[in-house]
Order: sequence, then C-alpha cells, then structure tokens
Amino acid sequence: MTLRFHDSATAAIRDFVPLKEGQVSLYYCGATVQGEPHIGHVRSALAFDQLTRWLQSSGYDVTVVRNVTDIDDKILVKAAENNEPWWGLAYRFEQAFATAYESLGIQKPTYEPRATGHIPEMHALIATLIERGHAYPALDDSGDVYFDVRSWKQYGSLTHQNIDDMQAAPDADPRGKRDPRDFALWKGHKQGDPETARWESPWGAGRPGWHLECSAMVTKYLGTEFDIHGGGLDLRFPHHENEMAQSQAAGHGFANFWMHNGMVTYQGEKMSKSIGNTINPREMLELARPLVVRYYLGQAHYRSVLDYRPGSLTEAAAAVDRIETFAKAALAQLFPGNDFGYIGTRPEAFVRAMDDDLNVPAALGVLHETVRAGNTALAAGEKDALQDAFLAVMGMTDALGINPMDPKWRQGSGSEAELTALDVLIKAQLEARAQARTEKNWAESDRIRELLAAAGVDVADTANGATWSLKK
RNA sequence: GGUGGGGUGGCCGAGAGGCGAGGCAACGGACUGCAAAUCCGUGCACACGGGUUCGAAUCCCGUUCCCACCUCCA
Repeated sequence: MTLRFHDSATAAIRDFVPLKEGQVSLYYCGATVQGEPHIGHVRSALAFDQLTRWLQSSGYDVTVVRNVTDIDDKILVKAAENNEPWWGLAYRFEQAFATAYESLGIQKPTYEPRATGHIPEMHALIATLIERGHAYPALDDSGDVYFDVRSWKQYGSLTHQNIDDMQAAPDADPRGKRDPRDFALWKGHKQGDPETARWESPWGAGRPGWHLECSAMVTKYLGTEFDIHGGGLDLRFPHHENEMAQSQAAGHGFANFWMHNGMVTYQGEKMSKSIGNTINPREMLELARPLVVRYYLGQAHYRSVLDYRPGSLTEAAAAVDRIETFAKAALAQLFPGNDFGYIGTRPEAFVRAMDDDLNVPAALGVLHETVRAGNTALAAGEKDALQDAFLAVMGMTDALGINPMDPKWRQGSGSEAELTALDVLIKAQLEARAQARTEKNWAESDRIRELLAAAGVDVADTANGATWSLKK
C-alpha cells in the first residue's frame, strides 16, 4: 500500500509522491498571536505533528515551516485596549503557544518565521501581482493595495465555489475596491495607527494584509512549489483560497496537497473565540497529564470533528494507563537491568492504517491488540512473543509520539539520581514484604503495602515479584 | 441561496457490499492470601422509508436531523 492523503483542492484521496525524492516540504498555518491558545489550535498543530512524524518514520527528510502572524487588525485593537505595545502582546502570546505546543510533545518545526520579518518579500509579491494585472492600488487615497479576484478566473477553486454564488458580503466598507470580494494585500497606514506598525512601500506607508504573509514566507523557505500545505478547516476560506490565488496568480505552482484538520467542538458546538466556549490547553492539563491530553486530542481521525465533553480525558487516561502498564511490565521482564536499547517495529496493519490518510484510530486498534497479545505472552511467560509485542508497542507509540516510556512524559521533577535512590529504598521494602509473603504473614505484607501506599507508591504483585510505581 | 462534512452499541470512535476494528463503561467468569493489573466471555450498533442484491451499516432513490464555511477564526 502506498502513502495516500486527502487533498482538499481535488476533494480526493491521492497517492502521495513528493516533488523531490525522499524529501517532503510541509507548511502549516500556525497562530495569529492575538490571544491565548485554545484546544483547537493545539489539535491542529498535533495533527500536523502526527503527519510529520509519520513522514519521518517512513524515511522522508521533512522540512516543516509554521508561521507566526504577529501583525494584524486584532492584535492592534487588543493592544490598544490593553494599553500595551502591539509587538509585546504578540510576543507574549507567541510564547504561550510555544509552551502549549511543547507540553504536548509537538515537535518544533524546522523554522518558524514571523510575518513582520518578511515585509520585503511581501512587497516583491505585491509588485509581481500588480505587474501581472492581478492587483491594484485602491481607487481611493487609502494607500491600500487589493487583489483583483475577477482577474483570476480560478478564484474559488480551492473551496469549489463560484464567486457569483457566494453570499454577498455585508462588507461595510467597499472603499476603493473593484469587487467587494477583493482582499487587501497591503493596508495603508491610517491616522492613529501605531508608528511601529508602519512600513514604507512603493504604494505608500502601511502594513501587510492577512493572507499575504503565508504566501511570501512559504515561497521564501520552501520554494514556489512545495508538497503539502496544512491548516484548520476554517482557514480554507478565505485564508487559503486567497493564499492560493495570490501565489498562483504570481506564477507559482504552490501547494501540491492541501490538508485540513477538523474542528474541535465543545458538546456539539465549534469552539471559537467569538462564542467564548473555548478550553485552554492549561485547563486540560489540570485535568490530565500531558501524555493523556496528547492521546485524547490525537485519537480521532484528523479530519473528523473532535467533540470534547467532560469525561473525555478520564477515558483517554484509562487507555493510556493500559499501554503504559504493559510497557513497564514488559520492560521489567525483558530488560531487568533498566538499561535497554531497542529498535521499535511497526506491524504491517499499523503501517497500512497510517499510510491510508493517517488513519490513527485504526492504527490505535492495532496498538491495543498488540498490547493484549503482549499481556497474554507476559502471563504465559513466552519471552519471544513478549519481546515482539514490546518492540511493536515501542515502534508504534514512537511513531505517534505517545510512547509512555519516553523520558519527556516523566512526571514531577525527579532527577535520574533521585529516582535511582527511591528505587533502592522501595526495593528494600518490597524484599521484606516478599519475605513476609513467603511466610504467609499477610498482616506484615499488607502493612508494608499500606505504608508505601501512604507514601504515594502503588505496589503490584506479578508472577515475577512485586513492582512499584508512583501514584498518578 | 452557494459549498462541503456528518447521523454507527450506554459513551467515544474506525470501517464502506459477506468472518461484529479498537478504546472506555457495565455485567459474568478465570487468576490472586487479599488488592491491583491481566486474560476469557456477554451485548439484537449502523437516523428513517423504500429499492438493487444470494447477501446492504456500506450501493441507488426519497425523507429527516445535525455541523462547518461563504472575508475574525486552528
């Protein structure tokens, strides 16, 4: 089975063939840093993190670019309301996004360019569009420059819409536009706008319009033609439609595949800033540990709607615990010395599922079946079967970024040295308890278990002796 | 009005003509000194009405309900 992805532009699942053999160029929309991240932002980044990891684990060399749009109307408005510099506000939220991404194990992109750092590239693109007859300076004195949608007959093709069928925009201000759907490439500086949000241009001082930054930056770092462009479904129109139009009208091949992740809903309604029914990553992380949050957000297919409701995280936690319990037990059995080096494997059914437009739910089915087989082997003392299952579980969870043995998910702040010390002390207790159990001294055995429990340590008896873990 | 995506067991969530994915929860059993964990088993699942077919959750026709986008959105 070959690797296939759903492409929004053709509305079909197509075989994925990269433009350059062995290499993949991926651009996905990051945030317009005008507020705290909510779960929807994180889900999107996670979806493209899953994609990146799968491409990497399939042997591709992946270059990932994710933008930070650090200048736009809302940023300016909010900063003015807060009485703080717009660039300070943007940077503050940029860091909040970085923290949220990092806590969930989302790999850093190869590069993360900011819109404000690419004004010259935007000017070059505007100039090309004007030259080719697809953009024009506003017909009034605003200093705006607009993209001329009527001049580009493919306009609407990404979302399969016809300009004339679109609901008439109740655009309050059609000033200087040839068509109300024309969108701003450049916004002339207005009185009252901060001086720090003002850049000189051949069409007058001003700042970039939304959409333009992505076209300019993707071209700079990935070229005029690249493999995959991603983002949330709600960005398809107008953002991606406009991006595609302005880039292709400039003569660029642009994205070969368009991939869009589904929305996160809160009990059936889309989470959105305007409605206010959002959940912070921070709030979720108070309800569950990071690995569980990652598992939860990543367990549905990336194109499906993910509906959050209270209890979702508890269920995910149970599933994660099951995988983790097996991994720990298998590890203790296979590599008692605690130092292990392994090369994870990827079962064929798992690869088939992931290759098929990243069918993570089906892939998780394979993972759980492997865990069950592993538990059976563990109970039966079949070491070869156990090792096969263990290596497969490691390989699959690594590919998905949810390996519970990965040190990055380790709870608390305990250092390696502290954990080793703790292990020695607890093992001494467990040895005393084992002695008591041989003597059928259940009172003493239970006393030790309760002592450890009171200290936050869970004890579990297995065929090969007792093991311990910190309570969750 | 236009464009797209949906309705699957108590819940989540894949599948897309034929052995009931998987997880969570529930119940029964096995194992265990007791726990925990684990394993095995149980459940008339496919919005509704027709049709095609030896066979339909899956294909066709009709109905219905929900969601997203149509210039703030991940």
